[in-house]
Amino acid sequence: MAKKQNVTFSDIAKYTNFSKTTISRYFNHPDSLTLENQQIISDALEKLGYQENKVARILANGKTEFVGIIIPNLYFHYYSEVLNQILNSYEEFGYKFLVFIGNENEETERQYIRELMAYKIEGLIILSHTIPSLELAQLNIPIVTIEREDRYVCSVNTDNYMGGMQAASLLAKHHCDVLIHINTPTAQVVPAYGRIQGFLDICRERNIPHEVFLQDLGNHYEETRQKLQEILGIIEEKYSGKRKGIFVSNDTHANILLNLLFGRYGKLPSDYYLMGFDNSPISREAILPISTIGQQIDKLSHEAVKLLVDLMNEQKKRKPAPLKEPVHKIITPVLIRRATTEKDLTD
Amino acid sequence: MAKKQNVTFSDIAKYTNFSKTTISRYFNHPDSLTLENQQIISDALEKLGYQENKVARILANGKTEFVGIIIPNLYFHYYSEVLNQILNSYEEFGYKFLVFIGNENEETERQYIRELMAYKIEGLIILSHTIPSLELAQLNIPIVTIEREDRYVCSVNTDNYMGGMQAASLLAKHHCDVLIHINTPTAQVVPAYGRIQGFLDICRERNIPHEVFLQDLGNHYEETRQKLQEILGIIEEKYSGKRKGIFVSNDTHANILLNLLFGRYGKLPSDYYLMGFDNSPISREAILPISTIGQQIDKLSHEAVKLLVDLMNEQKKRKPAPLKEPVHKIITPVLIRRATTEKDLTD
DNA sequence: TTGTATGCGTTATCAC
DNA sequence: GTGATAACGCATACAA
Repeated sequence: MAKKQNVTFSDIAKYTNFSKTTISRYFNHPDSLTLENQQIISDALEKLGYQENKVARILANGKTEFVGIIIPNLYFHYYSEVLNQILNSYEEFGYKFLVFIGNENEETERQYIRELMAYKIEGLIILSHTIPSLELAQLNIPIVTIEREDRYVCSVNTDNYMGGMQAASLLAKHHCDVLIHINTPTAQVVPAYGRIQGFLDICRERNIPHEVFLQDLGNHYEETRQKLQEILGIIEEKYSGKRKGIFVSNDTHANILLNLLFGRYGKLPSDYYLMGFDNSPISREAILPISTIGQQIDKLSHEAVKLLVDLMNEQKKRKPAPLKEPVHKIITPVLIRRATTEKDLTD
Repeated sequence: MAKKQNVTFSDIAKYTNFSKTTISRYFNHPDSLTLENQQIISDALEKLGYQENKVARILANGKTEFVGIIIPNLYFHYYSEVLNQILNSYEEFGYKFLVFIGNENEETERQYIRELMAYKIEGLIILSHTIPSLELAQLNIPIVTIEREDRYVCSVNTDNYMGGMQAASLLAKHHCDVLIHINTPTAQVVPAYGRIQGFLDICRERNIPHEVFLQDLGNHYEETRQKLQEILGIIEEKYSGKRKGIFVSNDTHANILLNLLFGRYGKLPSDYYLMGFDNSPISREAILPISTIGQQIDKLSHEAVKLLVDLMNEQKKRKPAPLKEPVHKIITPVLIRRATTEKDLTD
């Protein structure tokens, strides 16, 4: 059973009376061998139980086919879905992924990047927010970021601005008297800031009364529920009797707000229109399906990998042309209408 | 700026007038150098901008510190949380993870395994169900599976049987007249089968009327909702007027059932007691927090990695002692009581 | 404490 | 179409 520990090209070469070079060619330029000889080698590989060793190959030709990923966490469905899509791109491009969870710690993430560089990754995909893009750019390897500050590096982002406009527009179309946006404080350099700007621009353009609540809502259900309860209290008091269109920055929080309203009224009151963002499972699984802005995570991820592959291919040329400006790709979000805005869809 | 392409031990050696060996020792046995010399080398590394090359090190010492993971998908929160925990174990053990999404395709997964073997992974963690454990065992590398058929390989599983008992017991404690379990058809060799068995054993032991619905509920919200609607119809008719304790095999499905009940009655009727399984976010975020059996995913994952690390360490000894029998670790689930069974917790 | 020589398993460069 | 030989960058047995 257990043959020699490691069957190598040498063993195959001896067995077949070819040279190591020819064995190598069998794998890399098979058509440069005669069919008979291919068969002979193929049989020998089978017979001796050869297993590839890509580590040796890397050392010899420098191509690891490794891509590093640093992602903040996998709690949020958004992140795990992005990771899912990226990993699945192996089928198309063949790159293997070394994945690290950032956990929001800048120094830790630097350590991860060092480790990744030590394994000679050919490219890097960054979703975490801690390390400034300027520093990333100085790593001098192909990098693509997704939905984060991206001034100095290539990136793929959702058109958050359009998403914000779509949300506000839909609520406006339902003749809401006041439009409300609930979000956490967001830096302007982060793509997600566009949600706020898009919302505001529509409100202003159409002269619709509006209010934006920017507040840290915490990370646990109970905490968020508490904070949203307070905000809801303010809204109820301030806009009593008015038709309220509320755009919440993500579906998880929109769902909590919806639960709060159900808790009070046993239903979504007719003067409330509600929208989330992300099209995450909860928006569909909520007590009332929640209208939302869907990020096209499949496209987002696929474009990110494709862009990175382009950059990596350029890098492999003898004289890589350095990018003058980082490339920024934009993915259009899709408006998804469900029961929280289309009241006739309500059961 | 851009120095020499790749600074190697040779460069450092020349620069410091040491030999490559000494440079190597600086990294692997630093205490065998004088402090001064350590400093000299340290300075030189800094000066020349040295970057480790772990690929070369692998080829020289055979230790990749790679672990392969094959996981069915990341749609289910359970899987993404397991992956999250496994990846985070890097901090403790230092192993790097090469992750593949199985997507339920047996031949594809074989291909992934071949690829992983080519990269000389030291161990393998399997969550996907397609490849029989007998075949996995023949790979002759350390393997740990999580919550899947594990006859011939080491594994870590939740005590599903106890979970099923806990669920049934809690429903029994609330004096339900009939206990109902809704699940998908599950092979007996899969650990999750224990949920059914545990439920049944409690029912029989206590002579409680019960019924088990085993039915494929589909993979999409609408489809599942449809199927559950039918089952609910049967239950309503058959057990009208009785106090019903329903144990659903996962929280996602339990939530859908809860939504259906709310759709009909605007609340969870007093003659319904409901339990899920997994303690996934939806169980907390549902319109009414759902009682559930929590898998201790952190422990489950940590034990899996720890077990694998043990196996890998054994493998590194000059004469590894082969396991006589696969090791199977069991993690106890925790009962989580929420509003769907503790009616006084209802708002 | 430090150095020499050799090996790890492949690919690349040249030659034939 | 095939082969000999030198990389690739580091680790380790052995020697000093």
